[in-house]
Amino acid sequence: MIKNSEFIEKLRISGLRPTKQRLKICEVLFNREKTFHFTINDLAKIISDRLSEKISLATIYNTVHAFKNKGYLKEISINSDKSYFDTNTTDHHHFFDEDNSELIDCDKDNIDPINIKKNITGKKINSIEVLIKVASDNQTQN
Amino acid sequence: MIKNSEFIEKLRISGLRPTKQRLKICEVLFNREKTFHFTINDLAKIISDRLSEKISLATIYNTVHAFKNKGYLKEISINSDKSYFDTNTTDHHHFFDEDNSELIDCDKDNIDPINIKKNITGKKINSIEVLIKVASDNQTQN
DNA sequence: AAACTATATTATAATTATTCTAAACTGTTG
DNA sequence: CAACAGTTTAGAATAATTATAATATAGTTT
Repeated sequence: MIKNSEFIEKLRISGLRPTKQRLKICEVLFNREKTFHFTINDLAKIISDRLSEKISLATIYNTVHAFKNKGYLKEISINSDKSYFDTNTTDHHHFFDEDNSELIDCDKDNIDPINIKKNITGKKINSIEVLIKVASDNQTQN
Repeated sequence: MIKNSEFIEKLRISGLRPTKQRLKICEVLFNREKTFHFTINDLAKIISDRLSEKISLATIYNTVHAFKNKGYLKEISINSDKSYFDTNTTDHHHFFDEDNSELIDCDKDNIDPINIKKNITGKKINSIEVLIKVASDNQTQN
């Protein structure tokens, strides 16, 4: 259970003003045992369910992007119509369960280190992401 | 240089009626030396530049999805606001050049085979995709 | 090849995700 | 506690995609 004062401190350090909206969003995102995968829509729904006062959707977008830019959230590459974010910002990969569109962490040591033998000339590798798409074993194939 | 009659045959076999729109789209997509990465918008632009008659955007969407469902195109996972497709449907990976949002094939033998040690229970692995995000070496970091 | 039927195309409207805007508001600093 | 800069907000704007419903076309049957 993280205290509000800790969030305030974190935000200050990052140069983000600790507004009450940002603090509520911090509570929702970071007061958890496990890492949390979400879309903006998921987050907006949780907030509107849990809170008496509303937070505008634009603010949720702004805040999530601010947190991402400061490195507190990671954006995950899935081919989809929406963006997924992850509170686990360490270097790791993902399973994507196609049955319910759910993202699941894939421990780094579940996959041997990925070594790119030849990179594009003149470019620097910013990230290497592995996405393992899975679905029910008994599912009919299309 | 693939002949129209071959496209007609391919479409027939797949249970797709070889309409003139679909044949034009086949020409644009599959009469190429190298594999082709594109968004719907890219494709629509090429078609409207190259053709005298227009093909409706809805038809382009329908056709691309039909081709994808028949396995002639692959959809690629990039976190982005639009979908990318690939005429190379073999098992391979991608570089994504963040400088110009360009997708580049990554030869399969450029990365050692990826072995998932522990899979999610009760699920079957449908695909494993690696996305290597790169950018100019001299780029300022954000 | 005319008629028929199923499928495809089209323009347009609808939907969904996201960003922009401009006004009102609120933390922070002096 | 006043002033300023950074934030929030509702709503408009944009962009990608999907749905709709009328029209057109391909393949098949006569």
